[in-house]
Amino acid sequence: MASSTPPHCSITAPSKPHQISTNSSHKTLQHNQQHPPHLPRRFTSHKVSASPLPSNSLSKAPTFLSPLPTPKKTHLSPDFSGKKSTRFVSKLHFNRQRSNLSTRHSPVAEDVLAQSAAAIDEVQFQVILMGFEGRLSGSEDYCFLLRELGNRGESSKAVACYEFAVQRERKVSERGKLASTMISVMGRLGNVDSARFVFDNAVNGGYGNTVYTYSALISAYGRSGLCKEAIGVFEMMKTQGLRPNLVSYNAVIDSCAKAGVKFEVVNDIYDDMLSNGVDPDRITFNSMLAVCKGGLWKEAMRLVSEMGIRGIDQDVFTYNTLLDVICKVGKMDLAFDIMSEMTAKNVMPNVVTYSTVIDGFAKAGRLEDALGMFEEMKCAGIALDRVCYNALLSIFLKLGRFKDALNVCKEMESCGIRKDVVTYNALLGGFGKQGKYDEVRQVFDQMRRVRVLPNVLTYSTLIDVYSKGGLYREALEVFKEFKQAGLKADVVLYSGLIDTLCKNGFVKSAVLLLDEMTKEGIRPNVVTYNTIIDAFGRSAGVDYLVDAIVPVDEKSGGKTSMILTCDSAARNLEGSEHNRVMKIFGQLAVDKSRNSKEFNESSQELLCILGLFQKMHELEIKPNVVTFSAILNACSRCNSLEDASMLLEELRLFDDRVYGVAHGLLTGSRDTIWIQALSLFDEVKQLDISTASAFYNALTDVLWHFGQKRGAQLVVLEGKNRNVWENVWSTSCLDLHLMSSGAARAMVHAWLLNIRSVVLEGHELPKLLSKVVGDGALKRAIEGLLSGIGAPFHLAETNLGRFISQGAAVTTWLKKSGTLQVLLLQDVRTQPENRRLDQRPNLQPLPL
DNA sequence: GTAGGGTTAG
Repeated sequence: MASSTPPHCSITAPSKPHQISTNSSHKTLQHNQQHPPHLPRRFTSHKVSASPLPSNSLSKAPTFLSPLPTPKKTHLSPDFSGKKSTRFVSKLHFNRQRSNLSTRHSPVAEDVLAQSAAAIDEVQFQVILMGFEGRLSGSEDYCFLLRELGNRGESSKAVACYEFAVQRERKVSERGKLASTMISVMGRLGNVDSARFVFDNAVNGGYGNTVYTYSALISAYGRSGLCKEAIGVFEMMKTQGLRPNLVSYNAVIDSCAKAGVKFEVVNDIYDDMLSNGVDPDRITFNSMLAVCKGGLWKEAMRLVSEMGIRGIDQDVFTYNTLLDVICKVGKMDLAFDIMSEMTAKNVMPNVVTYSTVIDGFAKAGRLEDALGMFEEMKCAGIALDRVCYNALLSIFLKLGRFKDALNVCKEMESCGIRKDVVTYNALLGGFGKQGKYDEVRQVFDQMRRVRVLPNVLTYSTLIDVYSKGGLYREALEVFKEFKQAGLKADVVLYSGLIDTLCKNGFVKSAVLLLDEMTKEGIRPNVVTYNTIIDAFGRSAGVDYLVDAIVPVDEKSGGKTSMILTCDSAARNLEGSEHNRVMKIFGQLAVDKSRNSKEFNESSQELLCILGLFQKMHELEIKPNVVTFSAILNACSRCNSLEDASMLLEELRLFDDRVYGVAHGLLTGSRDTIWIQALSLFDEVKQLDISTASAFYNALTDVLWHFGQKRGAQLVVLEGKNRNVWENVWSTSCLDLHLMSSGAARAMVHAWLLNIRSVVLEGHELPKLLSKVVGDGALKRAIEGLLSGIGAPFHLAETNLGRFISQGAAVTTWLKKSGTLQVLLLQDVRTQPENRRLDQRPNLQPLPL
């Protein structure tokens, strides 16, 4: 029972501080060692609420092994895919403590609450209430009950409690209190319609026209991401003659933050607040900080210093929100400094601080640093909670450390933290990406067994891993189950389906599916578009129509064939787009080997791709570097510079600078554009390594394709200097992994020229030289290049991904009179000044 | 009235 639940502080002693391996961990660690672990202090002071829910996972010896009460489906969002609902559910499960300053309720209310747990439904609960009626003292007790029932997700009991209380309350002001509490509770439960209903009734009943009910309703809308509605209520309260107070302003600002409203809009509200004589407080600033999450990290830093100027102290929310902003733009070193600063200011990092920074490291691909933070967290005596365990799990899965991942699951269990849908999705994706399909099946079975409901992310993940593995029959089955579950597809699920179509050559169907998802009200995002742009012209093959009659494989069983043949019946039941998806999956399942392609004319493709860009503009979808890379790659597939120019024009509309660099290099105006190019390269290097290398590959390829080989080489060397391929380059070995064919060829020339200068300086080459090459297409390109220039390399017999040669043979070849000429790359289009530059002898050796 | 997590493109 709740009263016997030990306080949350009954955690095991912090693990012994020990040496942290990463440098980055060190600074904060030293600081933490000077301060006693703060967590027990925080939690001993908490009153233990009478909640049967699992605690914040702080206990290693769980005292509550009872299963989670399942929140009533009707009162929660249909799925937890959205950020807001996930966050909400986390709060609910963790039974996050509210600051209990206003616990003016009587002990009787606690008794009612304790008994309410046994009530099967709201009718039984009402009977309990009636039994206590005379002893419950007014709105304070009822408000307490409402909040606590809300915390437990007991929506219908809260409704019963509210009705019971309002009917018995005579005072208008007390009824108003009940109403604003109820609105707030409904808002917290994500049940914004009920909140509105309560509000309207209260207003009509003559007790709802208060700043409190309006503020509560603003907040309710805000929590559900309904920012426009929140602002509407905010405006309405003004027209009703009510003056918004600090809480009203904070609520409306926060609703904007949650909905991702532009900073300028929120700033106007802030100005309005000041001009109405309402002084902002810490929470105002904390919410303003949250508005900066779209990448406005400098604005966030400015806000924090403005807090200082105004004499408003920063708290752990301030720092956590600031850190989130900083981490989301990938500035992990700055995040680390901020974390040290907060500790120095005696604002101690908590589990949210760590999970924010850990997530930042993980997203930046710095998985080892992320693991270092976990160590540091342990040393600081901060126990992991569900979010943290899930983060740790996903890091191990990304690293392919499956044993460690399973140990995380075991540890979660021993701490009394049940695996949730996030945990399962991580496991499904982790195993699936490694092709461990047996494990995928086991995990999915377990998920069903323990009744963790799959959500749209679960299905997207499964469809994705099965499709990528070529297990189309399994993907189809998952898709059908998804449809049966009645979940609404989202942009990621659609993008995944579109990607599968694209990768199998069904580009036309992919475009149709894109249209249909838009019609369904699902907004495609930049990933959706990048997927399709990237697909154009990738694979050549036979023309293959979706509606073609597909021979049914007898062995495949009836299911697939039924889907393929029951066209009209299916059309009535499903949307036609789903029907098509099923058809294609079925088709892929029975005929995996077919390399299909729905386009056979490049002009048709060009028009289609231009149409896509137009749509992107219309939908105001902001392109990113991946889009730029995809456009450049599409240019590389154009037969003429004129066609490519049409695509480049799109690039210009998206980003003038990237266009300027690409266009300048293509047209031979390297001199005028090179400084801009260098600054662009520096910026690209700030991105994660695979994005950066993809961009360098795309730019080099298009330059190589249109004969700007010297330009391609300079770009590739800039990439090499910035270490975007992380490849080996030494006198004896050149590694070409992850390079595109243009980049690799430009690189080979640069490497051979460099070796030539080594030879000419009188140094001896190693006995054996080698080049490490990647996949088949790249290997063929390099093979062609080497034989074309007469370089004496051949495929190693022991390793077919490697070209080798004797040092002496290469030396002889390099010293030959004609070799330099074939090694030096030229641009077909050069401005006069470039030509002079290229002919300068000091270009050798190359700027490495 | 305030903070953290999972899926898609390259």
